[in-house]
Amino acid sequence: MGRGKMEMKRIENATNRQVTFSKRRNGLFKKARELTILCDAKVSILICSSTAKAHEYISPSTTTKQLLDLYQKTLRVDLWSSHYEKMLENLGAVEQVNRILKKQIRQRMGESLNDLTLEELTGLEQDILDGLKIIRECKDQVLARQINTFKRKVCSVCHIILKTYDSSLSFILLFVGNFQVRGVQKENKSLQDGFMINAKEEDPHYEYELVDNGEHCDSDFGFQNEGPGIFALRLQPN
Amino acid sequence: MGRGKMEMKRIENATNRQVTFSKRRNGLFKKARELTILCDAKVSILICSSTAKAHEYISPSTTTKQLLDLYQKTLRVDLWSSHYEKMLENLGAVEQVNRILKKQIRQRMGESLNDLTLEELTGLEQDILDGLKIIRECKDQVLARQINTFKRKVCSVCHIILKTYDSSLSFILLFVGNFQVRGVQKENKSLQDGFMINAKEEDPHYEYELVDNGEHCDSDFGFQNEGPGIFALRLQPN
DNA sequence: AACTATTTATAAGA
DNA sequence: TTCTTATAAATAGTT
Repeated sequence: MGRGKMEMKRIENATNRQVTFSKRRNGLFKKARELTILCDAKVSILICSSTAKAHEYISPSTTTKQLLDLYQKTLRVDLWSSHYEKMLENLGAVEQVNRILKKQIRQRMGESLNDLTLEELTGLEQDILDGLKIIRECKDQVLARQINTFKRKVCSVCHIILKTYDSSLSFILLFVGNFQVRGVQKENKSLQDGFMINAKEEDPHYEYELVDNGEHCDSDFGFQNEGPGIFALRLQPN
Repeated sequence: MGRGKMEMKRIENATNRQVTFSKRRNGLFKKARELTILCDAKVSILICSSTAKAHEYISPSTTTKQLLDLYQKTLRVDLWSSHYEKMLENLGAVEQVNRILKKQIRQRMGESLNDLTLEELTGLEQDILDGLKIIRECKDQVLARQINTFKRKVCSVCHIILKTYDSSLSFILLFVGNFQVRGVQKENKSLQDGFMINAKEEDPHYEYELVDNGEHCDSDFGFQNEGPGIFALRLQPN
C-alpha cells in the first residue's frame, strides 16, 4: 500500500527502515486497539526494533502479566519452567522432608504412635535408648570437665592462701562460692569429693575438709560469697 | 475498510464479532510478519479472544520468552519479581525450619552435642525420657492387646478340642504355633503366663501347662506348625 | 471460504 | 518528524 508494491524483504536503507518501522508500528498498534474494541479481545504486543528499543501495546483493562498468565494457562505452556517450576518442585520436596522430620520428632516425643507396629515401637525405643546413651556420656564428659576446672581454680586459690598465711595455722575457713561454675550447682557433693582428693594430691601437707555451710556470709580474706552454692573449706596441717 | 465505515465499538452480533475477530487477527499477524521482515524487528503478539481462546504470533528466530526477557530488561520491569521473591523467601523459611528439625533429631540421636551446655544436655535427656515413657506405655498397650487376641484364639481352639475329645482323657498336647501373632515372638514367656491364667478362668476343670518345645513337628489334630514360635500345650483334668 | 465495494494503511515525496 | 497523496492492502457485508 503506497506508491507501488513493496518487496517483502528487509529495507536496506536505515532511515527508510526506521521510518517504515515507526509508521507500521503505529499501524499495528491501531489495528490491535480496534481488535480490542470491536471484538472484545485482549491483545498484548511486544516489539523489539533492530535498534534494540522495546515497544509495547497492551489492551486497556489488563496487564501484560495478566495476559501472559492467561496465555500460559490456556496454551498449557510455561515460560518460566526453568525458574519457577523447579523452585516450586524444590519447595514441595523440602516441605515433604519437613513433614517427615516433624513426624520423626513427634514420634520420639511420644505422639503419632498409633500407626506403628510393635516392631516399629521397639525399634523406636531402641533408637531413643541409643541416643540417650550417647547424650548421657556427653553430659558426663561435660560434667567431668567442669569439675576439673573448678578443682583447679579452687586449688590455686588454696595455694595462694597457704603461701600468704603461715603454714603453722591450724585451719582456714575458705569461702569459695564465687568459684562455683555455672551448671554444677546440683553436683556439689561430687565436686567436693573430687576436690578433696585433688587438693591432697597437690599439697600433701594439708588435709582439706569441705563443709557445706549453706549460709551467706563474708570471708576474712576478701572473697565475696556469691550465688547459692557456697561452702566452706577447712584447711589444717597433717 | 469495507462496505461502509465501521463504528468503533464492540460488535454486538456474536457471529459477526467472531468472523471479524478471525479476519482482523490474521490481518494483525500479517502486519506483524511484514514488520518483522521489512524492519528487522522482533514481534510478539498475544491475543485472548472473548471466548477465552489464546492466539499467538511470534517472529521467527525468537521465542516469546526471549522477547519477554528482552522487554523486561529494556523497560526495566520485572513481571515476576513479586512472585519469585515471595517464593524464594518461603523456600528459605521452610529450609530454615528443616535445618532446625534436622538438628533436633541429630541431637536426640546423640550427634551435634558439642555446643550444648550442661543444662541443655540435662533438658534434652529429660525430654527424651519423657518421650520414652510414653512410647513404652504405648508399646505395653499394643503388647497387651496382642496377648489378649492370642489368648482368645488359643482358648477357643482349646474349647473345640475339649468338646470333640472326651473330657476323661488325661492330657492333650496341642501345638498352637500357627496362632502366634506377628511381633509377639520375643514375648513367649509373658504370652504363656497370660494364657495359663486366662485358660483357667475360661474352663476351670482343666489345668493348662504351656511347654515351649521349640521343635518343628506335626500335631495329631491337623494343626500345621508354622513359624519359629511353636510351643506345646498340655491339658489335663484337675 | 470467496467476492467486492469501500475504507484504511502507507511509501514516497515534500 | 509530519503532511500529502497516489496506490496497495485490508476488510465488512454479501454470496
